[in-house]
Amino acid sequence: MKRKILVTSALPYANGSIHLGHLVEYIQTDIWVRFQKMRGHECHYVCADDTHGTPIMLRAQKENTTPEQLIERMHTEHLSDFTQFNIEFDSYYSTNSEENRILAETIFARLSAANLIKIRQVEQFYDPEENMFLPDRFIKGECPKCHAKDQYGDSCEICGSAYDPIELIKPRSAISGVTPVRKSSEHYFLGLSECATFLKGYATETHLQPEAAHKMKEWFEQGLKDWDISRDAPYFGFKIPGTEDKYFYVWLDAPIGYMASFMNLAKRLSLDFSEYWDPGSQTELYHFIGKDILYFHALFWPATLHYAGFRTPTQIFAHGFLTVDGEKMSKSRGTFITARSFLDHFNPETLRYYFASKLSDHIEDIDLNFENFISRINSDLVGKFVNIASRASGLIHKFFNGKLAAHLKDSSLLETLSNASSSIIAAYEGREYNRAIREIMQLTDLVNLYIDNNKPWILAKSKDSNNQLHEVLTVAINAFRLLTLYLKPVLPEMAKKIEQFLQIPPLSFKDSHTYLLNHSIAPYEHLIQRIEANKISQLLQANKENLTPQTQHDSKKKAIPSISIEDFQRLDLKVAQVVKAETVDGSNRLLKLTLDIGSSKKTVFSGIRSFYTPESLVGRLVVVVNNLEAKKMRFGTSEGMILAAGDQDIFLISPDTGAKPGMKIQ
RNA sequence: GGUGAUGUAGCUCAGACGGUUAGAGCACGGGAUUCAUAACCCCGGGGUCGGCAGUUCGAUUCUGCCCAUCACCA
Repeated sequence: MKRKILVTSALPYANGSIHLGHLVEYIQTDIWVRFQKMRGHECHYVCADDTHGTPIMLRAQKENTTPEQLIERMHTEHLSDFTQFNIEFDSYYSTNSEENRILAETIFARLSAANLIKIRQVEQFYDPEENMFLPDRFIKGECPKCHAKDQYGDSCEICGSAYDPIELIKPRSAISGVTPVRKSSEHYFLGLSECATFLKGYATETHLQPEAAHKMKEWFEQGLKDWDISRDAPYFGFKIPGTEDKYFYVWLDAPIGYMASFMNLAKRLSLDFSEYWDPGSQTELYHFIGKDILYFHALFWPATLHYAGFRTPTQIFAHGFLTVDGEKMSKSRGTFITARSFLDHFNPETLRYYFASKLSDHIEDIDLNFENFISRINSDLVGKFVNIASRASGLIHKFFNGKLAAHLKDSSLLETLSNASSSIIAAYEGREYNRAIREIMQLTDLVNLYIDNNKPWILAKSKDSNNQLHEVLTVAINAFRLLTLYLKPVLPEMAKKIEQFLQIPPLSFKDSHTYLLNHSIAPYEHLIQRIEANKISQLLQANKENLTPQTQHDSKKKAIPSISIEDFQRLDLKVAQVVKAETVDGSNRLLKLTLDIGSSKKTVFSGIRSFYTPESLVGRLVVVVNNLEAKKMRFGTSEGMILAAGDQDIFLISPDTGAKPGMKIQ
């Protein structure tokens, strides 16, 4: 039966460039969509830029442009990045569109009619100079718990605690710098608490992964709070009908953007919008999202749809985050890799293949490990897969003019490959791409073994074995064709080149039980280059360089006056050895270090926990500011400070080999 | 602090409804081969399956606690 499927990826925010973390999701979705299309289903993949909200408005102001111009520029940039990664949307639209406005207004009106919109006074910080309410991230101040300075309004980066911006000590506006005042205004809320029965029925394993369904239970137990869906002017977004200065919160109209994008597509292709969005729809609707936005997609969004009289999603597929070499992506380490810079250094299909080899149906983080990345591409794709065509095609042209045999006596290898299709199809359908890739590579090993066992280079030496040689080469080429078919959702571009090499029409899954016989193929040309290790460091370097000018700029801002040698001598710098390093309960940032400074020991708290493990520090020599005033902290008293370079990332300063604890530094 | 997920060879990961010597690919060592982008094939070394305790005839697999990493919540 031909299924009708609508698939979405989360909408990237129009405030930044696409990076590898984004691409996990778009590649995961694109593979699934291509797979469905290759199965012969009617599948539409829609997405859009998420364009509204305060950050966009402020950035446009800063760049002396309009939000509309800014989001148009980002739209072009995003779409170009996606296209180059072979991510093939059927519609890549914008939330700042007429369709989206109409849908948002319709949904709001229907929710109002259902008595689910509540009006309530909310007191928030207000910037009296800019005349605007401040979102949490635009308020800075001292953390109420650990008293770290310069923290955001929602949580402290030093001690990790979360709080309300009202609790901040000495708050100031991150925009104008003035002290914000508290001001109240009317806000519109979606009465989520009244949707609890519906949501408990919806948010189960029928629609969610088991981990996500668990998470939902947790949220239900805590009780559902009403959701604030309005923001005050000035705001870049859609004005709420019937108000003068209220706008829809960006998170209300963002998922509606899925519908808007599809509505635009439906117009172009003459599809029936209602068939896909009315309650009881027989079509399927899937959202691919990151685990961080599960709350919005599994609670707010189904409630919004249901009570506004639309169908709810068939399933929501959440994935984990991307780490690079085991750590969070970091701008200063160069691992915050943009899509653009990856394209400058590598074939985009290498990333598609690598991600596919790691992605499963679970909400697990995946790691981009460069050593592993290189070996996966060089061993799997070059050494094993492409190698098959490379091994067979020379002989087939030399001895048979590029023409495959007309009959096969023994096609058992090909039967094995064909029979694997059902398992591979199930793996793709269930988003277990890692299993699909594992199985395909096992088959690839079988094919190389087959060639080895049948030794075509020996058969080629005698005319008597001509038929046998022809058969072996034909089997090899047919095996390559089947493997290409299986890899095609992941490697569409390479598959296209291979289809040209084999001189065949585009492969789809219905071809998995047919063979290519009595057929001419083109001469073989290399399909992919090996990756050299130095390319990796070039990539990291390129992403570091992006940032350097800004850091320099920052340091220039605070001109540092010169000092005399006497000033310097007031510092008592000493070599110290870490004898003990332990984590501090209640802080994500701090490590408690016990230092040997020769004559005595002292305790120092240092905010380096994210960069160094306690074990790696013990025994290490560091530089300590010995005469720094002791500072009382929540966790104890810090009697000094150890020196390190960097601001975002931290690099400890070490004395050269031979230095002893207690030595004076001058 | 609470909740959840994860922790298996140097790296990336399979696996086990609890049961004989725990698997694969890559990396490494040896051999073979030349059709192939030093690819492919064969053989081998390498793991106290995060730690501790419990249940059991028997646990890496179940339970509890602890540790580490990540996320969410307050």
